[in-house]
Formats: sequence, C-alpha cells, structure tokens
Amino acid sequence: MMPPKNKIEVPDIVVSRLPLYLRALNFLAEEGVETISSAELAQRLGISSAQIRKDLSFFGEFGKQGTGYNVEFLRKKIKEILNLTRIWDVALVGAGDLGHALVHYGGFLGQGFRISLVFDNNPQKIGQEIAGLIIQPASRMKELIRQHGIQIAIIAVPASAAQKVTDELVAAGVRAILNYAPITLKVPPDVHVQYIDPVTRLQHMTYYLK
Amino acid sequence: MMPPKNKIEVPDIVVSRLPLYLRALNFLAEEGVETISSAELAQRLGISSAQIRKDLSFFGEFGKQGTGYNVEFLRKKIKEILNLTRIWDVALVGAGDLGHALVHYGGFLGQGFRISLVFDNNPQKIGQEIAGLIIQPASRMKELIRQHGIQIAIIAVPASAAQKVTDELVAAGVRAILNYAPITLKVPPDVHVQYIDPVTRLQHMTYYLK
DNA sequence: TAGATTGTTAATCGATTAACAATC
DNA sequence: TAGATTGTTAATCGATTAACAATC
Repeated sequence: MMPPKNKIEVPDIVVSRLPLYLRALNFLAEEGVETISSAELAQRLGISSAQIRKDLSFFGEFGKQGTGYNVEFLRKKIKEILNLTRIWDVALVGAGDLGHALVHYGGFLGQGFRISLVFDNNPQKIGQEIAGLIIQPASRMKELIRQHGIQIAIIAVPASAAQKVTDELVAAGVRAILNYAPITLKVPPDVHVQYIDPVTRLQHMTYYLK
Repeated sequence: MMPPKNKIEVPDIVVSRLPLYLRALNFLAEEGVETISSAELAQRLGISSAQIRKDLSFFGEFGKQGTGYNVEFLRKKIKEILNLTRIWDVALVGAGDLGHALVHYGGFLGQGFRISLVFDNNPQKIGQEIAGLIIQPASRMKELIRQHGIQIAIIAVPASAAQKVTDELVAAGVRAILNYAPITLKVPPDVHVQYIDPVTRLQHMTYYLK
C-alpha cells in the first residue's frame, strides 16, 4: 500500500491512453468478461502489458496479483479519472456535412457527451433543425455557451474561419476544443485542443507506400 | 555536404510531422510568403525550431544559412518525401452520414487524394449515387479494389463490422487504412493504420476539466 | 563584412520495457 | 500450497533541445 500520488504530474501521453483502455473495457463488459490481465488487454490493444500496468499505477492499485483486473471496477475507476461520471454538454460550430454527421453520430451519448448547441453563420441554415436542435446564429455563441455553462466545443468550419471561431469560443468560456479544421489554433495555455485531420493522417501513411 | 542518408531509418514520429509542415507551407505559399525560417515556422506550429531543423535533416539539406527555407522548394521536397507527387485513389467503406461527409469533403483532392470507390452493404443504398459515385455492394470490394489497384481505404462503418471489412480490404491489397470505427484493428505488419475517434479525443480532454 | 540562420552534435529529458519481489 | 499476475524499480531506449561551428 502506497500513499496517494496526488502530487505526481501524470504525463499527458499516459492520459491519452486511458480512453483506449476504457473503450476496450466497455467492449469486454459487453462481452460479459469479468476479469482481464494486463497481458490480455495489451494484446487486444497492440501495446505492452508493462505499459498498461505502469499507466494505471499513476492513479492507484486497481488489480489483484494472480488474477488481473475486474473489468467493471477498472471501467468505473477510469471513468472517474477522466471525469466521465457526468454528461458533458458540447457546442458544435459549423453545420455543414461534417457538422450534420457529428450531430447524427450515435457514439457520443453513451460515452459521456451530448451535443446541445449547434451554430452556423449561414442565414440559410440558421433556424433549421437537425436531430432536434435548432441551428443558432454564430453571433449568439458567447451568450448561449455562457448560458449553458458549456466547456467543450467542436469546430467543424473551414480553416479560414477556425481561428476567429476559436477566439470567440475561448471568450465564451470554452476550455476544450476538438478541431476538425486543418489549421493549428492559437489558444491560451489553459485551453486544451485536439486535432482531427484525415488529410494529414493519409499523408503520413503515403510515406510508406510505393 | 554529407553523403546521402539512404540507410537511416526515419522515426515514425518524424514522418508524422511532415504533413503538418506541408500544411503550413501550403498556407504560406498562398499568402505569397517566399522564404521562412525554422523559428517562424515553429512559432506557427507551436513547436521548437530545433525540432523542425532536426526533422528535415533526416531527408536532406533544404535551407540556406542566414536566410531560411524557400517555401516553394521545401513544399516540393516534402511532397516528394511523402509520395504526394501523384494522386492516390482511395476506397471508402461505409456510406452513412460520415461516409457522405467524407465524399463531399473538398479537402482531399488538392492534397493528393481522390475517393474513387464507395461501398456499403445496405441494399437500400447500393446503386445510389453520391457526388458522382455509385455506391457498390460490399461483396464486390475485393474485385473492384484490385481492378483499380487501390492501396488506401477509409473505414466508416460501425465498430462491429470494422474488423471484417479490414480483413477484406487487406485481402484485396490495401496497404493503408484510415479507420473511423472505434476499435483497434488487427492487421499484418506491412499494413498501416491510422485511427480517428472523436470520442477518445474528447475523453482525453475531460481529464483536465472540472 | 556583419548578421542571421542552418545543420549537426551532444546533453538532457522523458517514455518504454524487462525483471522480479510481493502477494492474491 | 503452487501458479499467476500485479505494482514498481531500474535499465534501456528514443525523442527533444541547447548550443554553436559553418556558411549564406
């Protein structure tokens, strides 16, 4: 038994793997698996068992020697660590094809996220409904995001508009941004950004093709 | 002047940054900027100038002391390194909301990629047209991908179908997969996979939120 | 020439892994 | 108890950065 490691700074790369562990555990739970060893979990994820044990050890002792990890228990613990014991409301900016696909995507709700505001600046789209949400004018972003106390936003606008949208989101109090626009955003140090760009991912792989 | 570094294995993490450099250079070229220093480029990307110079030095000497890099020249060189001097045909599997958004996305063509085949297994969708492409039955994947000599595929099907689709793509000769399904795929060592999962990215960020 | 910036080296920093005592 | 597997340490491996000679 060790004293709690409250003061140790967890490397971001370790945090980034927790959602993958959680995803695998959700799958195992659905399969009805009750216990799993770090070796089995590692094989499913294509990583080393030592890495899983080391990663988890930043947060506590969740396993049992000789047995492994209880799937439900570890799931619960990782959810707590990632602050996924609540549902996070998310603002979506951009109601184009991608925005529509995101609003209709069924994978968010079960995993802790609900898109609850949608914005666009196209007068043709404003006022229209998608999946039960009225598209709001971009001019009301600050007001509505503040009102809903929203901390997370998804940017699905063209690259040319993304920095302006970002500045407005940050001004509205958003602290985490998932950015689909192919551009590096400037944000204050306390705002987190994750990037999703299929083109750069494809270009990464063509290096290895002939 | 150094001898060419043909035999040095370039770390994958270095390769993964080249598309970001290219993206920034494309932007600079459009702005009409002719020359840029590693320090300026670094600032735009939020990384260190030493990292940019080190990364590029794996592939050659592209800059000029006292001046920096010629934007057009470096752009051309990175395109050559990433095998982006041609257009890559891409097969898309899954014609749901995400599949539609990807087919309609205008960002692929200018960057070296063209979705030229679309598959689905839903009889309602097969035969329908999206953006000039007829949706083909999943049963014809192997045949058509072989016929077109396609090496790159995008998976936009539910997680439950993704591994089966992957196995079929690999059997058809695909060597690079961009996977939107939230599941770790099993592939042979010579097949490259990149993952895009907005949920895990959001869950990564909630760790830092309160 | 003087100033600026590259390409490269070596030091530093950080992440992964092998190994094993502890223990279920 | 014997076997299995964790949690942790220390070694290894790899990536980043500081610094500067070379040189445009």
